[in-house]
Amino acid sequence: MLNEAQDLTPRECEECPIRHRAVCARCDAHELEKLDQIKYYRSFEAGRTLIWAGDRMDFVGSVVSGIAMLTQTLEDGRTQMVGLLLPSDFVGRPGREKAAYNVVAVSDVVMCCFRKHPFENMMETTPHIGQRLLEMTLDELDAAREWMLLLGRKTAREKIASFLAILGRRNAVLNMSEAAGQVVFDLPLTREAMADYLGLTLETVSRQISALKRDQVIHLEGKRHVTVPDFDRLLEEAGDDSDGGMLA
Amino acid sequence: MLNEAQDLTPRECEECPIRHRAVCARCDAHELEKLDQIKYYRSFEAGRTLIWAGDRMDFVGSVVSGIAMLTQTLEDGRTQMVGLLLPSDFVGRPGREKAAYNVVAVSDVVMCCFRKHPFENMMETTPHIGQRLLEMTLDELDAAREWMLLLGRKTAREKIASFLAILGRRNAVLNMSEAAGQVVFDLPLTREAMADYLGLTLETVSRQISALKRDQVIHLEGKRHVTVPDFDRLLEEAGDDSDGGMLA
DNA sequence: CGGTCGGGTTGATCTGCATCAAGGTTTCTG
DNA sequence: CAGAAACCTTGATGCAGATCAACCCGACCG
Repeated sequence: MLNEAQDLTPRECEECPIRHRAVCARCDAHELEKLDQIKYYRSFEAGRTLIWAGDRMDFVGSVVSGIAMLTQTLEDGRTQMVGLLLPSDFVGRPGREKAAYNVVAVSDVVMCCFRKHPFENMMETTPHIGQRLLEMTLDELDAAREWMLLLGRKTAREKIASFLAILGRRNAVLNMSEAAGQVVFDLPLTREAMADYLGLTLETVSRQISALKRDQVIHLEGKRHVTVPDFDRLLEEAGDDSDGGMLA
Repeated sequence: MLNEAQDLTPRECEECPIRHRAVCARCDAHELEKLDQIKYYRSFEAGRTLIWAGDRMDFVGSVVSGIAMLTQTLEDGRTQMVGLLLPSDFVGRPGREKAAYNVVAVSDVVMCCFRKHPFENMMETTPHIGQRLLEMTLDELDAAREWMLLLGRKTAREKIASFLAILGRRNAVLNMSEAAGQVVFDLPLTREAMADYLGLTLETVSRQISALKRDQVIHLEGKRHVTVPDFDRLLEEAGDDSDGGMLA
């Protein structure tokens, strides 16, 4: 269905859902106005490739709504996801001509795009933007490094548990720790996309999810709806270092 | 031997070997002077752990000479290297209280340390520092993502070949492509450290190096000195996507 | 309503790398 | 110079996860 109807595109920055978390988070009214002049919105439907690795990039931007993934491929087709883009995440690299990764919409996606050259110029003159971008990039680097540990050293079961824990933690924050550690969420990815994220095959993903279900670590309703009865149990399965993730 | 004699510590920024590549690369004479007031040098001998994950950090800084590694561990001891720090690379994260990773000296290391709070203050007022740090962080993020592809999807042989290719490329730049694609360098890491970098066991590293030697992809003199007779051949073995690495 | 297609599960089998084990070489040290 | 301690290599064996294959289910469509 082509319902471009249900439109999540914000009208103005003030009512933008990512206003206070994206690159523009620290901008004041004046700066926002300047950004406004070089920005435009684009929507993409689920499954679309927004950007192909190697393509010329004439914009950078923020994910406003939806989920996208960053992927890299070997020429024989082996694929690795190297980033999962959620609302407020930044796409593109100022100063770079060509895209380094494929960007694929997992769900329908709305992006707030900035024309690249004007944006680069603004970065020179507006420290707030660069500062925020530095913060966000450092966070992504931390995430990438945690992912390296997962890819290099964790077992299939631990990988799946870690992935579920990440999703769960994100949702726990939103749903404000509902009733006694019970955590509920939907898997945003297909088994194949999960496999590409975790460095596994889709069969192994499927098997390990079944195993976690069999062992009562999670409950499944349908193929996507997950309930975690005991989050600490899940964290143990993830094999993570003790405390389970400080936020700065 | 405790030869603290052969001292690589620079006297002043002007004669500092990393002056034009480190965080301070874009600073002018005035800014450099301010940095000078909050900096001090420290030396560490090979094998020393400079920083333990979880420790309070009261400084950030740059590697001046030597090589260090960033590692993460699971509580059962499995270790993954998540970064390799070469001269000019930055250590620590402004705004963060506690170290997120272990930092271990691979060779003897000299660091140029900045007291953390004054440095953070300077970042607020001196855009040149933040700009350069952003650039460097983006580069590291790219490297981390390339590493994710390697960890998640490459075979042991491809991993070793990729690692050798990275070392070789770095040296090719320095030695200015000596005679017809012949590339020569020393391995800076033990087999165990390579294993931790590549997500393998040290036995597998050893075997794959032997195999590449047997197949004439490389020559070995002793255990560390490598000659690559045909660099393109090595790149093929690395399985990398065609062109083999654009620099921006 | 039957056909197809994307997504998911499960079984059987194979294999690349881990694991366990032994021995070699070099450097340091008493 | 003997002994220990790093570091490295090579062999034998086992197993986690890949591969190959069959089938299920729900959504969509003519």
